[in-house]
Amino acid sequence: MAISKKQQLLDAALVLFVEQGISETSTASIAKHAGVATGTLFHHFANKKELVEALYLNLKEALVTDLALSGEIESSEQALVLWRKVITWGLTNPEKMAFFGIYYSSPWVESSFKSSVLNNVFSFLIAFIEKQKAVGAFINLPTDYIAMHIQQSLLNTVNYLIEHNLNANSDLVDLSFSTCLFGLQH
Amino acid sequence: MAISKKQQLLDAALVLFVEQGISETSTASIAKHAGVATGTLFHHFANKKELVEALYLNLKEALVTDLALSGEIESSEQALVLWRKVITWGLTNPEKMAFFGIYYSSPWVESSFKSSVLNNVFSFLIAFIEKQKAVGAFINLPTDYIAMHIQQSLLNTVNYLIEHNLNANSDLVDLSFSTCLFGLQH
Amino acid sequence: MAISKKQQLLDAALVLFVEQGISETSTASIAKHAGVATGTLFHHFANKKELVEALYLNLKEALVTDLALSGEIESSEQALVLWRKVITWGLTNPEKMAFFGIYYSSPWVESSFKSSVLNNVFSFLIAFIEKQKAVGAFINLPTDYIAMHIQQSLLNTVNYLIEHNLNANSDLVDLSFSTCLFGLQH
Amino acid sequence: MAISKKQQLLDAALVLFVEQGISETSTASIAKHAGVATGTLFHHFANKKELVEALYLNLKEALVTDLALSGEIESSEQALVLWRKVITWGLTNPEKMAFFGIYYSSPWVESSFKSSVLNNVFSFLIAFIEKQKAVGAFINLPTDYIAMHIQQSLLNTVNYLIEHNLNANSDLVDLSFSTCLFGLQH
DNA sequence: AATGAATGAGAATTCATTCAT
DNA sequence: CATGAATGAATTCTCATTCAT
Repeated sequence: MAISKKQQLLDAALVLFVEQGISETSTASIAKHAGVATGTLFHHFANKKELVEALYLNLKEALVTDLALSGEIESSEQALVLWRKVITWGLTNPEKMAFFGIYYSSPWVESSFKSSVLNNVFSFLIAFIEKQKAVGAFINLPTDYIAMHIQQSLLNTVNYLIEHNLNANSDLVDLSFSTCLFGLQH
Repeated sequence: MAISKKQQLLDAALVLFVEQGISETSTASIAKHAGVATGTLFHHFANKKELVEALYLNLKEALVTDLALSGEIESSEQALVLWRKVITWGLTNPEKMAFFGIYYSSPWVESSFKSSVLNNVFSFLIAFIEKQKAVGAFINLPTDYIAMHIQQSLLNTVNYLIEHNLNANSDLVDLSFSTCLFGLQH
Repeated sequence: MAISKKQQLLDAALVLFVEQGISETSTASIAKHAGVATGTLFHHFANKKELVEALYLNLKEALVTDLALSGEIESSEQALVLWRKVITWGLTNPEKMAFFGIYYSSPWVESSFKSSVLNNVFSFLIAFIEKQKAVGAFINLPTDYIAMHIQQSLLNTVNYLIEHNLNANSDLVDLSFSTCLFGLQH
Repeated sequence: MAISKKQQLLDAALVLFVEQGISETSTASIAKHAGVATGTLFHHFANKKELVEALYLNLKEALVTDLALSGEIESSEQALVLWRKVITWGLTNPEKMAFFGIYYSSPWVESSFKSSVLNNVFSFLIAFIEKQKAVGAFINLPTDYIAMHIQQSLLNTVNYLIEHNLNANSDLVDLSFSTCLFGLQH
């Protein structure tokens, strides 16, 4: 058994959640899709909500690992490199990317926790934003507003590329970066 | 009976959908909240999906009527006026605004229809974008990408203002406009 | 209005009952099919059960009128003539014929009334049977058993002809008569 | 647990279907009668229709097993023995017998499947009929018409016996056999 | 750990019937 | 007579969760 039943469940859940919605996906169908018994799901996760949360943490982990972030972002050039990296990741892992979107706007997250969802995923952004603001490169908008702005731009761009069957070499990748960043600069 | 039962149902649905999510809101609770019998809901709407769609159309209508759009947008100044108008409307009608967001990202909309949802609501944007692109004021991004960008910025801004208890006079209103638009300009 | 709304309702009910079953047919669909308002049905019939009963009486009446029975059946030749007449009527009015079958075996008839349902329709048979028994032409089976036997044979034959797209000239008509009657004779 | 919950459900369904009609019996009442939870019914049967079909197959199986049919029917004497056997079975299992009748004439069976319902139950008849026709003992009626005729005679006879509180020793048993068979002979 | 039968509360929807117009 | 909106109990079916094996 190379892949644990727990991971099989998370994998199945991801596919079904993105396909049908979280509330629209039954725990029974997840188990079936994962090839395990219904009871097994509740052996690994106390309830559906914890499965959803575990999946979120699982994917956040995956994103961070895959991006292999090393050190901070110091310049716009580095930011662009990261922008391309995130978009490439999104195109390689469309379901995972999509899940961040639906999880963020679902009633499965307490609204108090909501704002931190994406920030946690794209936490490396915060430091970059603060730095840019500190050196006066960014206009005077609240950091969390800016973070939201950047994240949505990333999500939008990936969704757009997927919907239009474009790949990471599309002009749109760098153009979207400009659109997002220039608006924030003085 | 000043207000029809059908409208009472739509009103109740709006409140509950935004509060709890669409899938999480039972038709029974909508009827109860509206002060009508459960059967009455299904007398006016064939099923829950049609109620959701009717609500969307209802709110789109309301937005257009309330904004009282007259003529086209010719300049950035007019665009700013409209930007403020939309945000004011969003702050005055937070549930209606929120519904557009959750409807757009819910499994209740066929994905084929999805892209047109927001475009339908903010249809006045398309003409403006095309014109700006025609005169070379906007960079060469697809119109629907730009529309998505602007819409999400509006939604984000309203959400941010609501969450932080800010009103339409906040500096953020005009700043968000700059952030959104400058990024699009050459 | 050549045809009364009451009759339109009975006509619609007949078609739908035979097509879908009595319990499976809603009063709303009957009204719709008849081109009248839902309330109108309950204006003419106290409830669904009374509509069903009225339909039965209506069709029984129609059968008797259409067969134009004059005098009693005195001989096997007359019986054969009548046999052909009933089958022709059944082929001309397949829904009406079918209704007798489904009404007879439906839970809409009190079981106490059940045995008399078909006997009422084919009442002319009873006298014939009694006479044949009196002259010793029929074997010693209870009259109501014989009546049931003959009725089921008629119903079966009509159903068979309809299902196999045969008409009243088929050999089967007279053969079925023989099969039914010879078995009853000494 | 000597008897499985699935069988308990089938048993309860049989009793209630025969008592009240199939459409008139709610799944909830079946579960209650069977002493199981409502959900249990749908754990074993995808929906009500499948329960009905499963019950039919279950009873067909029971009939065949109970009659312990060995070899083919070669003569009228053997046919009479079987006739008595079936009637005895019907009197011993009145609900099972009644179910065949109501199932056959219910909207729960697709009309395409309908003709095969009784033929499946009394399949041993077909071979007998064909043989009798082959040796010229039966008049030239279609086999399926004859099968229908015999089956209905059996059903009618059992129903008559039950309604009149008669047992398998009644003269009617053998008389009904004569009535049914002689009519079919040259 | 894993299974899958069993549970029962609750969901969407249907429907006969009523009644104000 | 006729209408059709309104009712609310009843129905079929779903589903997260439990538990004996």
